[in-house]
Amino acid sequence: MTLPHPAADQISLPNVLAVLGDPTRLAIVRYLASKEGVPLNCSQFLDLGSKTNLSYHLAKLREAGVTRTEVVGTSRLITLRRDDLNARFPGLLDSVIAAAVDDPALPAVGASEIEVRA
Amino acid sequence: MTLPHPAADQISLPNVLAVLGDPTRLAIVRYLASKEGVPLNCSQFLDLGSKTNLSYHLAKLREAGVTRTEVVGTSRLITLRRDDLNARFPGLLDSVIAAAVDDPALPAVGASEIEVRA
DNA sequence: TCCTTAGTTCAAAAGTTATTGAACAATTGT
DNA sequence: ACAATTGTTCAATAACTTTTGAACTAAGGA
Repeated sequence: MTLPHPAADQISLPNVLAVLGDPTRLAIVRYLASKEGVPLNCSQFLDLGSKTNLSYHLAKLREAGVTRTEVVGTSRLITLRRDDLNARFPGLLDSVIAAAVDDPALPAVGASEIEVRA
Repeated sequence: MTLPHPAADQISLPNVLAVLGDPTRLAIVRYLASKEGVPLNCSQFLDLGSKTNLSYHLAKLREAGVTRTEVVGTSRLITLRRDDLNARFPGLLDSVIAAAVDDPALPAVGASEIEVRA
């Protein structure tokens, strides 16, 4: 079973920008970039919203072509579509991620750990 | 008389992305980039929408910090805030513009000229 | 089999954005 | 002073997006 993804050449620039123009989704992308290579499932992002709400945002990212979602058992493993995005919009994802990393206003994944450690 | 603009360090990444994630506004930015140096007033963009609608979109671009609007007589001269955007989000504007230039789905400024010439 | 874990779907509500037309304001040219 | 040009504001509406909770599906482990 596989979920629908747009082909690389179907990825729309305004759509990608609109999808990234939401703080929750930008935080998801920033976290994916920081854990690149590690397979992440949806529950990793529960700091950013409810299960239902994340399902919605993750679907938006997938449908826009920003992420790839692989079904593995009951999990969905989510990765950035770095290569496809880079081929279609060179430099865009990198500059967005670099700017997002420096953005203190974005919600953080793992924010609760700070309290736990304290 | 001057219009309100955000300070460079007040420009928000998600807001910039959201504002650029609209085909009309992306077309405005692409045209501004193609005519950099030339002062453009609002009527240059009438191909993209009604006067009222453009006033709305141009205000969004200004309020997000993407453009600067200078009041000169009854005109508003609009320019890209290239330096401020580049300082805050290095490479972002360039990659967006480069991708927008190649996007055939964006509405074009001056599309009517094609008909006129034909 | 039964329970848990992981995530989706649906419908409703709330909030936001885009588009329109009519009325307005300010400047410029005659 | 008058008219034309440029663009804004306002209120209404239409269209979309986000968020929520309850109900659901599907896989995995006890």
